[in-house]
Amino acid sequence: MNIGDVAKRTAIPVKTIRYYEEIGLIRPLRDTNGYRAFRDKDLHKLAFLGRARALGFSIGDCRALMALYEDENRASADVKRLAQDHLHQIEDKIAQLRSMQATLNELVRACAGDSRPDCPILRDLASE
Amino acid sequence: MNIGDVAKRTAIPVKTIRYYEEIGLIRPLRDTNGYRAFRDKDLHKLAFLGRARALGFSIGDCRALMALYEDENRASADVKRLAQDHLHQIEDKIAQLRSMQATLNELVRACAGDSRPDCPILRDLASE
DNA sequence: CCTTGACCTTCCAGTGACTGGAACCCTTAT
DNA sequence: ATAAGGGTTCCAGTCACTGGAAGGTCAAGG
Repeated sequence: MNIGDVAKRTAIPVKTIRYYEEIGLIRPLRDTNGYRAFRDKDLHKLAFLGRARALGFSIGDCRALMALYEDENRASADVKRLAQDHLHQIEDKIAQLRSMQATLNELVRACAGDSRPDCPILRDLASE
Repeated sequence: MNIGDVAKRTAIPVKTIRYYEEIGLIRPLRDTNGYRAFRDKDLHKLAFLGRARALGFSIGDCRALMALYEDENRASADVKRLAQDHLHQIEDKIAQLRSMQATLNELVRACAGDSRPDCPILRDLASE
């Protein structure tokens, strides 16, 4: 299968697929014309990558997850630890965003939003 | 004031301050020896930037916010719109992260996390 | 047979917001 | 005189793509 069809099937952009090959996440064969020739295995890997990325795993994590997936002797504890670490990072990020959200909500609420220059948002940002 | 002291007072790294000058957010004077000479105005601007960045505003937004701050004839509506747009982006991001969090939580919960290879996390990522 | 259009290829550069490091200059104290 | 601890510039790297240019390949239609 050619890259365009793979992109459609996996919903991963062509550019991204080429990038994943460049960094060694996949290793599609080549046709005699130089086109990448994707096998089921490659499609499967890309789908795996797509789902892992959708869960916010970094490329490094994806690499580790794929290695674990392909290792028959893996311990699920290793996978779980990876996922838990990532989960904690997500939780931290959410907490951070919620703090920003709370402050911004308050500032937006307090701002008249009219044609006058007086603005609590700018006052807050400029506060000593 | 020299850059090191400014960094301490504003809690913005030296490298970042130099970067902010490079992209034109601040314009400190120079001493005869070539050192940057920060005035109160620069400190004030950096503090403003620090707070805006802490609320998650992009550098572009910060530029716009500083311009509005310095514009006596601004309309608070412009500031409010900027803040509201940003707030929406934050809300979107939170929603996205919470969705990841929910899925990951479920997967982590389902994973034994022992020495056996069987793993619901990998099963999910590999699912057709 | 030729052209057209839709594919495919590689390579280079840019994104955002820094961050690290090398190589070098200035100042102050010993 | 020298050493420590500032400061300076410039270049490269981060992360995960994304855009664009220049060019090769293929199938269909005239």
